[in-house]
Amino acid sequence: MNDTSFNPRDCGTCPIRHRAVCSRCEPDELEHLDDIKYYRTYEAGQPVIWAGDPMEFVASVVTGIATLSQTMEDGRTQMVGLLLPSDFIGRPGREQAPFDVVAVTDLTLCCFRKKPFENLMGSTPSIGGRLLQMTLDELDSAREWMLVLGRKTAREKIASLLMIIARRDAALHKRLPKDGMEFDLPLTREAMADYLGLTLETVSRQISALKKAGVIQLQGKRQVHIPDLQRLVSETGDDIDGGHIF
Amino acid sequence: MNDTSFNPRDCGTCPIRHRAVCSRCEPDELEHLDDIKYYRTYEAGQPVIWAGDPMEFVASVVTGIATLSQTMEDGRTQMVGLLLPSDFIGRPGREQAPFDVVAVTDLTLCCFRKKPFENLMGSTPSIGGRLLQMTLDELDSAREWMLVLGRKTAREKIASLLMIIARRDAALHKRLPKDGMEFDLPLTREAMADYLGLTLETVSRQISALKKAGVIQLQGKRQVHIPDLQRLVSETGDDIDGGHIF
DNA sequence: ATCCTGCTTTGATCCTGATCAAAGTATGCA
DNA sequence: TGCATACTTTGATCAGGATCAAAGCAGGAT
Repeated sequence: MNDTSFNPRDCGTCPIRHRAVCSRCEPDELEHLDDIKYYRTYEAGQPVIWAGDPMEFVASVVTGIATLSQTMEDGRTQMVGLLLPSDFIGRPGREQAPFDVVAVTDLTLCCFRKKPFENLMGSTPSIGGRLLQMTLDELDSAREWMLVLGRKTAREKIASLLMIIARRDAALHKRLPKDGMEFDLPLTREAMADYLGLTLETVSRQISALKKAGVIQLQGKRQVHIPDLQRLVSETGDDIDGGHIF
Repeated sequence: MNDTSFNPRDCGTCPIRHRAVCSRCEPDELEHLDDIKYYRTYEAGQPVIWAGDPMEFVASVVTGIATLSQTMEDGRTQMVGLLLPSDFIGRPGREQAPFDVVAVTDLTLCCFRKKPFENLMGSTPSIGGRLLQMTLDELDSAREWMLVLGRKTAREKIASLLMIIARRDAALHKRLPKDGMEFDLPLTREAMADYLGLTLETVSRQISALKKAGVIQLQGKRQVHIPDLQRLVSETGDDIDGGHIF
């Protein structure tokens, strides 16, 4: 670690710099962490934690996808968070998990025991600052999601979800979304319905409609091809000049 | 300030302890602040800031009510935040306001110039910690709101909103919501519709329906009386054992 | 191969909440 | 006092998405 030619980089996404999430991040904090961090894997479909359970760790997603969701007594469920690699799970300072967390695909988490993590936050103010920025980002996207849920039509909802996934997929590969891009839909129709406040039948119908209209092309059920990005954006109902798009 | 009999209290709501929000808070931080903080008032209906505008302050609500909202090109709008006294407005570290902020009633803000506030955050880590906790709370309520928007019926939405306001009103007076409580509805039917993703006509009809069913009583258009709190809770669709209710 | 099982598509019908329209109510102002 | 304005209520009709139902499709196990 005294190789000064190594240029420490901050990936800007993980609250703690560590190799598993970003191999280019400076590893100096890692040394104190070996006793407080551990990896855990889950199979697709497996619960990570239920709402109300005591949660003795915080974590960041290394690989795979998880969802945060809420279920009513009668079974209606609403997804309230979609957790992709580099996203953070957990609440320093809180005892209980506020929502259900479920692995959608096979999932690897990098976990930190909560108490020592909180101590580390106390002694390393930059971690708290990073976490605040991440939380503000999440709050902003939750609020954009609220517009989708409250005011958009089914077709606009589907287009919006496709754009969100397209953008995150592009960001993961460190490029911009562009015409002709392809990506994998990581969610079942039912999970998309839970994301958007729709039924799975409506999701299926609207995807078919967008396909028939030529806005998207599908290879199989899950691989999406976007011939014309602006076309898709115009289906979302969002203002193109709205700054938040790209 | 060297009166040691003064028992410093932390109101737990304001990111900076200051008299205007909580007269029982310790005022020691206030002394550094006179040059960076100021009060500002707005009339009902007046905008505080528009989405995309540069925002050179952060603030907390002292009196009155403001809304955070998003509007689509065609005029559809969705409220994404309801800001009551002690709520925080603004993003340390961000240049632009992400959403519109509008005063619903006459409004007084306690504003802090952003740059010095950020410096203060750097030198006083507890402020960042407080802000993180407040942001996590906001994120949790945004996510509960998402369940309301995505999965609840119009009647459940209205009941949920009444409970949210009842709870916050009770909290403001430092008591628990109870049978027979009364409170003021601070929002117009249209604002409630924007909160809930409904039209104002549907809001009006559902309020009439709840009144006719005896779940609520109205004095005038705005004063609400809850004869039986459990009755109202059962109309929200929420799980009574869900911990988040009270 | 064949049968499962889980996911998806498509069809028919229904219902909740939106839309369009008009009248009712309260408040402030001339 | 009467009018104007903003907000609310109520009614009639419509439509988007939910619901119920059935069939299609792919992958895995036997």
